[in-house]
Amino acid sequence: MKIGDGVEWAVHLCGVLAAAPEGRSLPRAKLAEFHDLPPAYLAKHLQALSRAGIVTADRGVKGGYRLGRAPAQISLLDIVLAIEGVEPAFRCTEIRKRGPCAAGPSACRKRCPIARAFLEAEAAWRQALAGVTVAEMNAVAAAEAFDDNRRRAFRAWLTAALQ
Amino acid sequence: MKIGDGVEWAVHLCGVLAAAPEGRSLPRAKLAEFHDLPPAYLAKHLQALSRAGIVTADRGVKGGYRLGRAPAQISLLDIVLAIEGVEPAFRCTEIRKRGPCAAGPSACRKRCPIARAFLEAEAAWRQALAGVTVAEMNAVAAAEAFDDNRRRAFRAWLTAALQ
DNA sequence: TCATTGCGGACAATATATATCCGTATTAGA
DNA sequence: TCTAATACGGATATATATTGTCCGCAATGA
Repeated sequence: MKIGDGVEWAVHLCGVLAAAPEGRSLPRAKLAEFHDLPPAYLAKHLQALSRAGIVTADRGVKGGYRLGRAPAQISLLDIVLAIEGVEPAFRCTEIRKRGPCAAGPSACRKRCPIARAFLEAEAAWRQALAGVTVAEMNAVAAAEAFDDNRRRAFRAWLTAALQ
Repeated sequence: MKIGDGVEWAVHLCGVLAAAPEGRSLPRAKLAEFHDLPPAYLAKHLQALSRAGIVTADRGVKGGYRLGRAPAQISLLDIVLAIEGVEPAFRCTEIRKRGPCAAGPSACRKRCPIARAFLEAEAAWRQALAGVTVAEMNAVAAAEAFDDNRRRAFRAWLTAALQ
């Protein structure tokens, strides 16, 4: 059971976009540069975020990406669902309906309890991710990982990237 | 993000093994037959359960698989970890350390907050799965999905499979 | 001794994830 | 109007993971 790299990329980059001035957008190439990511592939994930409304894409000269809503309104769950899709990780293939002791319609009135248990566990996972926002991630990172030097370096890069 | 079919198979079949008399084992072929699963591939998952101690394998004539401990002591988490491995689904690739504003050693004193959030969410998922046992699954299934007819059919199959 | 069974390695087939490229549409500015 | 920059989506290629089979070996009960 694995989560693709795109989720990590997207969360980090939403944090970067949250630092840009309201209404200003950063192009794909700059976002890729910031974490040394493959630009062409990153584009696919950015497009997924765009389709989900998490970011807004502006085409044409001076185009790029900006957050679709306030960073406090974007949860890690929103990003995961946009990138990985909304399907649960556990997929019940109804094997109870197969074989010499197959469950008939009457035995299947209720959903398979095993699937129920796994979906409930996933609900707990989703709830935890829904409770964390891009804004909070940025606040924690600012406190833990940005001294004055790095903050200056970031501001300088951002200014140049917005050009 | 997907969970492999092996997990579903393993949970269902642990339920079957839990119904066998203490100390009696069921061979791979019978377990595969019960849910119409590919025997050769199922063998791989059963071996993983065996390595994890969830089931005990008996080799030779009249061999097969039986539970390694009481069904009330086997959680869905135990089975997931045995089949899917213990690695978290979220894999932090430390992209914060790359690019023009890379986080240096001082900025990395604490683990990346994004990774922390994802690992905490997975902890909630694991906790939910750890709270559900094979014994409970069987009790729910017995109440919801087994009328007298199906119970008889299952007993008959089990008797023949144990032979 | 033999038939049955699990174990693990090698291998093959298929699916998914990762990654690139290109033609098209859009847009700001010259 | 023209041009350069940009995102979009489809097609395609490659790498990795999953799914699945097969075989030789070891163990075991009859």
